[in-house]
Amino acid sequence: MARSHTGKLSRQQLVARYLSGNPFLTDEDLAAILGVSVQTIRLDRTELHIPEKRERLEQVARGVYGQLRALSEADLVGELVELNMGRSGVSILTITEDMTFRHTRVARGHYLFAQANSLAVALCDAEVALTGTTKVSFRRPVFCGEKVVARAFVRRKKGNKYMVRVASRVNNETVLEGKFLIFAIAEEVWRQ
Amino acid sequence: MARSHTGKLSRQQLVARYLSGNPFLTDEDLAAILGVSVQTIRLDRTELHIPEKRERLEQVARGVYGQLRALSEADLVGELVELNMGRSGVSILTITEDMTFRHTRVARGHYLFAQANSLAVALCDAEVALTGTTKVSFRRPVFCGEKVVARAFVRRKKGNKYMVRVASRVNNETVLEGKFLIFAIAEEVWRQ
DNA sequence: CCATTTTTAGCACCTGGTACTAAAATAAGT
DNA sequence: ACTTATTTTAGTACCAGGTGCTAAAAATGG
Repeated sequence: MARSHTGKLSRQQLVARYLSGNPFLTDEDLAAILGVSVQTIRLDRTELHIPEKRERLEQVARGVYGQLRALSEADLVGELVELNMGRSGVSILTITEDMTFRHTRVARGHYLFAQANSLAVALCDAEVALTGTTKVSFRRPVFCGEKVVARAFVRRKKGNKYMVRVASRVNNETVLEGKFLIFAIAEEVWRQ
Repeated sequence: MARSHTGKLSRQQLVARYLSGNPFLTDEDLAAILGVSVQTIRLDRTELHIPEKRERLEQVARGVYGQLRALSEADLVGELVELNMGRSGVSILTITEDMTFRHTRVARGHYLFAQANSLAVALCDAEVALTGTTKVSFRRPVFCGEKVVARAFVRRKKGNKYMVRVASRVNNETVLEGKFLIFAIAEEVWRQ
């Protein structure tokens, strides 16, 4: 209904802007918004090379889905509360609903692992450190809402190898115990 | 085509798991994968209260997939491409930038672990399964953009304990090898 | 006033479904 | 073995949100 600058070009600009701001609009929606026929919108879309709604949503979904699987954007899973480089560290992870199985509200193992692993890696006094081998036991299930406190200690250090022990607790109950063998990578190796 | 435990219930479990690992599958895709008719898949979906593809994608695109999900029984890290309940499974994870260390663009270990762990858990023929102990080796760094193919096999099954071996490869190079001891939890235990 | 551009209309067809009915196949009970 | 119940498959009508096409109507320009 709002045909401000009646003209093909400016309308197509509007179509493009509406759709980039809201890919959920159908041609019918746009036709109503811009006060033109559905066919006109279709023509505009084809000229602008904008795909139909379903395809747009599929693209958006593919993008979102990739990120949705990210455990965390941050370097560290959990909140770092103490760090003595090369010696020990503590981090806290509060279990939220999206870390749990829906039925049971028990945290998926890989979140606890991620907390422990990222803490162990953070401990290593090197620009880059990669996990080599790990041995982890999950001692008891952790439920939604619980605060997991992970404590990590460097047990041995031989050259560029760090042996890190991590124990995670909830209210002083051990929920995870693990050994992480981590390799610190020299700067020359990764910076080419 | 792989109808491991021919039965309505286990098939529906598979449907749920396939869709939670890959919401982009159409009913036709699923019918082909599971070797049943499209109508059967439709029935399964309605009984499981899983909406049609377009709606699923719309939800993913809207970003509410995490909250309003009726189907993520065993939210997989990676895309499920094959699953023989209680026997073996394959999933693929494409490493994106947010899974890597910024300097080196090497995947953080816990993403590879998460893929392997969630696949191992999905394999277990039970509503709920929890990881007990794990031993994982990271054989070589995985870089941003690489496709990690995880293959899992149930090695032994004693009562409710599953011993699962997972090997992840990139272009036929092993990048991860792991053993996962997983406990299937009886329904009576978690449903009170 | 005529030519060209732009807009609209109409039609057949498509995917990926829903909702329903009904037949066929399979499993279970006795 | 026979019957009942469950499960699976088939088929129909219908839907949204389109594509791709032809063609007419309306607006615009010189």
